[in-house]
Amino acid sequence: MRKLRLAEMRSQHPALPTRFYSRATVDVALDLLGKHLFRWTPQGVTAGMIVEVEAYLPQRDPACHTYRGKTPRNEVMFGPPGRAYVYSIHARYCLNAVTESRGQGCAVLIRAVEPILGMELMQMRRGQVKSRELTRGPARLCEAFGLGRCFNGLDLTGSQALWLTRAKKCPKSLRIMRSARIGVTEPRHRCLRFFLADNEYVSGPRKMLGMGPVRRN
DNA sequence: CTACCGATTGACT
DNA sequence: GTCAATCGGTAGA
Repeated sequence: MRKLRLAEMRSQHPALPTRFYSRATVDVALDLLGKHLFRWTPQGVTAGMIVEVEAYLPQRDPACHTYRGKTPRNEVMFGPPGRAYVYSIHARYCLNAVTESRGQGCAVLIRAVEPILGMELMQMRRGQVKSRELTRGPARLCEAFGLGRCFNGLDLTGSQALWLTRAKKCPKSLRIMRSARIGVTEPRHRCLRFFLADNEYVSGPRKMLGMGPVRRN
């Protein structure tokens, strides 16, 4: 029964393929907005639409975890694209998708999603919080989706537990904004945070350095 | 082994 | 808006 539901879920919402992730990190970041994150457990399914991301670039990006070379912590980022890079910070976890090609050391941080399915299960995992706070922030969404360090290195294109998909209905002309990345202390502010305008699940302050609309070709 | 620190959050003014 | 709790990763003795 459960297996059938999972198979049905995966055929209706097929995982994004490796070629989606094997592109320039900023392009992947922009295209991840509006995509859906699915999480299956025996307890049920949780899903959300990605509304906020940040790009961490392969070269000359002092804020990127790979900037000072390979370590046990960041080695997944040097592996094949389409894998989950889960790291811990301040006693919490954050989820990234590895991008570009093997050996580059770059990823997109998924900072916030808008809940679609399984809000009750998210509430159980998060405890008593306002529904708006369920998935607003990288560590909050990981808790709501039941993600921890054991998901580091998971293949997002082939996992039964966690995957990304295109939206069933293509959200017409998303209004995308950009700003400096949150919590990143770097001398030069590159605007590598991207988010959907006017979405209440986007984290961070309302105004940020360099904030403005993104023009897409 | 110890010391420092952060891609955060939640509580508080 | 401000601030401190929190703990794994990392560097260094």
